[in-house]
Amino acid sequence: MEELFQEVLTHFSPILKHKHFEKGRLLHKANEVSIELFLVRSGVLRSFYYVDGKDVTAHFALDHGVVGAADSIIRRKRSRYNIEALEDSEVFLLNYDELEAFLDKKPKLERLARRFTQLIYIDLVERIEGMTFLSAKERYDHLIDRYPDITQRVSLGHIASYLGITQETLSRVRAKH
Amino acid sequence: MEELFQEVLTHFSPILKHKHFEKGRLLHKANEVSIELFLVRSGVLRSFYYVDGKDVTAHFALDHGVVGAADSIIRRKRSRYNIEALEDSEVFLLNYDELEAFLDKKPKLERLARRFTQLIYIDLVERIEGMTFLSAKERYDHLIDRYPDITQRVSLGHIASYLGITQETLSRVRAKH
DNA sequence: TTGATTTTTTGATCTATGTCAAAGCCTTAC
DNA sequence: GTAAGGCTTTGACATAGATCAAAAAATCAA
Repeated sequence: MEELFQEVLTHFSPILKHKHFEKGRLLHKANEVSIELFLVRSGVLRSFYYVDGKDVTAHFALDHGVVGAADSIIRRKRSRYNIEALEDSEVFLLNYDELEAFLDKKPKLERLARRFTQLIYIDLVERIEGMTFLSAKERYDHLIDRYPDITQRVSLGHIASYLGITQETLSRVRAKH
Repeated sequence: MEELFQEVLTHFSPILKHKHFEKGRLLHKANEVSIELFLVRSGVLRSFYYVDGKDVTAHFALDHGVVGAADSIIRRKRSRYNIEALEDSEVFLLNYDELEAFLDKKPKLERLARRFTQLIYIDLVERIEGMTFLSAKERYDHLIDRYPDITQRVSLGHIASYLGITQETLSRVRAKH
């Protein structure tokens, strides 16, 4: 992922906007349209939505991760997701329309864009496997395998909702190392 | 999805191989490399893998759906998935290497390929949401929303494993319509 | 047809995890 | 440095869904 991330930064630099967001800052509000992709150079972002009042994390983007309002980008509709910074974060913004225009001019970059998309996709595939038929402990272990340092950087509650379990359960899982 | 599917068939016809598979036929075996994408014109395919002996459905592709050994295609490694036909199916095969070569020659088609990928992606996103924090009944309802006729065409056991619940539970959920 | 598989349903437990509640801990701000 | 608020842990209890087992239905094959 990392090399590819760097490649993307290099080749798409003409259309990237570099920004800094403070911890706690909301980069995108639910119910609005946004076709920005957020490429995280450092820090942590997360997307989340509400299921009858409960805050559920949809996705984390740690350093070299990516997050965006996928539903909005693809369907061009108001998004159900919010996106917020969990740490002070350095982020590159990539507007999807600009991306397409840029790719039209530089078709050589299509291959790179495709590979990047594939990685984002396989990440989701793995995530689904990590949720199906696994116990709370197994889900947690699976997450740690994929993102070893996430526990130091993201609160237990956010991780729990990402895994589809309650914070109490996650706390108990953790208790038995 | 459907229009886009037709568009793909039309524009990529030079590299598509048309095949017919009988019900029960294994199109891809786990532990082998395959970079074929299976575009289902009619019939049903499913991919599945084993979690300590238990057969778990990873994905269904009904008419106008797509399935492939995603891990193998993206990582070029032996796949954990099997792919089988659940009905006699008419399928178009698309080899990923050929696709890339073809796209190099016809960069105009990149946009179409990208849109197609996006739809496949958003499908997965919705699926994850349909599994996180939902009860067995809610998961089932969510599936029926997305694939109304799946129950007539796929066995209860396959659907249950796809939803991450046991067949007994799914049977009981169904009992109370 | 008819027996043999396979799939689905039903029943009786058992258990992991949810829920509710309260207490401890750790930050952050003044 | 202390108060305030947010996180995390712990406990008691409730419950959805797993597991095990067996019967009933449906599908298939000869």
